[in-house]
Amino acid sequence: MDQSPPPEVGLHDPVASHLGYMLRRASAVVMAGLGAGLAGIGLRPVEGTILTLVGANPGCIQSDLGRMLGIKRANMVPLIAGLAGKGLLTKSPVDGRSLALFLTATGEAARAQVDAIMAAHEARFDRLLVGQDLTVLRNALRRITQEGETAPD
Amino acid sequence: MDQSPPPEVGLHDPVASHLGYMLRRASAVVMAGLGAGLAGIGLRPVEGTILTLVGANPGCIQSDLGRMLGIKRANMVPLIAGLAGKGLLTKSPVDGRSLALFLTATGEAARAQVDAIMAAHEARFDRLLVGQDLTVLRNALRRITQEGETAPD
DNA sequence: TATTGTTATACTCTATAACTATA
DNA sequence: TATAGTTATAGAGTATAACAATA
Repeated sequence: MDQSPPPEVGLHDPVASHLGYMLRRASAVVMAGLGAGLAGIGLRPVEGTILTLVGANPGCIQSDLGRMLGIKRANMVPLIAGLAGKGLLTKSPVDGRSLALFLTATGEAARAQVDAIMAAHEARFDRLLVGQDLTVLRNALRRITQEGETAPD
Repeated sequence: MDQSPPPEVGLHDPVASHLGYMLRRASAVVMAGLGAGLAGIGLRPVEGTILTLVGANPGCIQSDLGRMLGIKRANMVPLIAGLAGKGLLTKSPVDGRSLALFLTATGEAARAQVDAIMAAHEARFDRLLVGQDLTVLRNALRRITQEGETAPD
């Protein structure tokens, strides 16, 4: 990741302390870091997450994943098709309209790599934000998210 | 904003505690709330922010705004053109290649509304996250952002 | 009737490359 | 040579509408 210092413009920035923008930029930084890590195994963050979720919930269906991730049914289709096309997971019909998802052996190996990369990524923040701060941060984020959570579909 | 409870799927979610995803979802919630507030005056969050920044820095140029907001030069063009087209700001040449930005009277009125909406939005989080938590949250977000900040162009 | 998967489509955000004019 | 603004374009991400098959 680029470690260059932030550009200094010398202007007054009245929105720098706004929570919305602080969250948006921190989120972008963290997701960029995770994306850089996962790019090493040819996956995007959302794809790595799907592998992790299918690994933890073998036989789950597309719509359930979409609901968990806040991704709409229509947008799950190319994501799942892409992972299936790479041979990382398989779809097998369960009741005629739902498709159960399972990791292939290749997919399981990829999932293990994803977990290692994500764990290493989390460890960076364990070092950056000592104990109490990290707990307060997680609790605050949880409260914010729950305050406005919306059904994805 | 939709206040419906999060959908309950009953699956195991091993990424729910990952900082990256917590940040991404909290950010989406907050920005959606701000977007809903600003939609009442026909502006998106980024447009409201630009009005606020130009109001605080009369005569600033497009590139400076882009650097402050992490938006590339090329993507600033339609943003500024849109605000100018609405009669909210004007561009006036300063040295032949740079354009100084100023709010019009209409733009100043819009900026005042934006500030009120943003302040009300911030106040929601002051209530949700009492004193110490909010300070710790801001400091944590600042450290995360600074750790990975990148030049936008 | 509601749900699942799907297709098509569109809009926003972001990114790069290339060009002109200027400092 | 570096910077400011611009154009064109491409890739993500996300949104809705509509459809067929199934529960």
